[in-house]
Amino acid sequence: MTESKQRILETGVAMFARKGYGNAGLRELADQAGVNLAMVNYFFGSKKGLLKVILETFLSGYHEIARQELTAGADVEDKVKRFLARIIPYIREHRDYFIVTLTELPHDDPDIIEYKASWISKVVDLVQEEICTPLSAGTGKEITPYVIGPVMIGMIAMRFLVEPIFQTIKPAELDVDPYEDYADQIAHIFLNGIFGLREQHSKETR
Amino acid sequence: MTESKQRILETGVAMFARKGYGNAGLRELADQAGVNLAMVNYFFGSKKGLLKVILETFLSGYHEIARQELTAGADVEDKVKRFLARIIPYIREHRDYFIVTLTELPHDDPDIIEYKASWISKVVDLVQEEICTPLSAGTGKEITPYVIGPVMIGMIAMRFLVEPIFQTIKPAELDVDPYEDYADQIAHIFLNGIFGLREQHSKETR
DNA sequence: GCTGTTTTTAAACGAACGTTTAATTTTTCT
DNA sequence: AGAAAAATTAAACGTTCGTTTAAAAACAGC
Repeated sequence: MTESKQRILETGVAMFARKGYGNAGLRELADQAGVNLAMVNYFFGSKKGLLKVILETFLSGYHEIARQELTAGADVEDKVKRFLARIIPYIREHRDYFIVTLTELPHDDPDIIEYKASWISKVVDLVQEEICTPLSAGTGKEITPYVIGPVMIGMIAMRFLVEPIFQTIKPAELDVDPYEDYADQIAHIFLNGIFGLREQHSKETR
Repeated sequence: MTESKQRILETGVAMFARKGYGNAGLRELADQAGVNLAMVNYFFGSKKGLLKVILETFLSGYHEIARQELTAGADVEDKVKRFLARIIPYIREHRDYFIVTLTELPHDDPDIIEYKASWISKVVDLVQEEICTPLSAGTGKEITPYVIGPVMIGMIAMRFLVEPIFQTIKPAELDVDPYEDYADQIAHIFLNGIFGLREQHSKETR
């Protein structure tokens, strides 16, 4: 990938995340990326084409991690822990990609819907197969991927959405890396709940 | 509130939720609301003014519920259950308000930041006081509102963000009201985790 | 029924938008 | 070095944007 194309992509994802896709203008984008205005359409076809690349980049990476970690092994708890341990750093490292994907999720642009739907459909199948089915077999409780999927990603994700605001209201406290054991905390709440904290030691040694 | 103003607000929140704030045009909005273009600026001052009303409407209602349910009583588990039981219907009934608020959360428009920050700051204080502190006292584990807050709202919320896509990939299955016992499921996962399902009966009788 | 206020209208404003074109520069390969 | 391909440029395209204005209509209280 050309250096210019790369810079457009990086600047674009940053700008879309910060201002929203609709409010980001291509001229400001091009200026900030240090390229000519026409290069965006030259490399990505259209502004929407650039958005598609961003969505596909994040969603394909997300799905790949889910595929790798959820299909290996048999123990559901291990699967979930491994998935969370990898997906949280992934989101951190692709934070702007993630924010753009998430904030564009509910917007029903016809050209974009299929991109989101196809990937999400795959992840839903994975969660059904690798989490819901074995979990239901173990507990007798029915739980659908349509509940558990959003719950899982929501727990992880919301933090990154709100963080820009957290930084304005409590800048000092968040200076220290707040993600040190974030994956562990999330995993534990997801697996055992906030009251599971009470039984953490007994659980960890079983 | 004038009927026209009300219609602008309703149409606006629906359109912002569906297309995104930046991609929604005031002419299409006015047409769809059946009012003259100039009425938007007449009643709300500007397009951004309309957005502010939407954000403030949702966030103030959200905070009010948190205030009511989290400050009453002493038992943390009861507080959380009551809060979830009220906040999930609230979000359902104000789905578009919620989607607009959430998708605009990370966008750092200077005129908007303060609106979000002030309300979120209040909720953070509530969660700290009413959940984190007593929880930490009971378990010895430190957990900050900056972790637990987004986790909580994230669990509930993501469902509503993804649902438009869910409907495109699995329309039939979601026709039945999927929120029948959604609050209960969320509450249970939050409190006891997905594996807490195994111990549900013993927990409920303690 | 007149008066003052609120609401509604049509029209226009300049600015910014995404996109396209055609010419030019730079790079690539033989 | 020369030809072909890729990258870059400046300029202009028509459209849509949010906002403003000034006049007209609808409504209010007395």
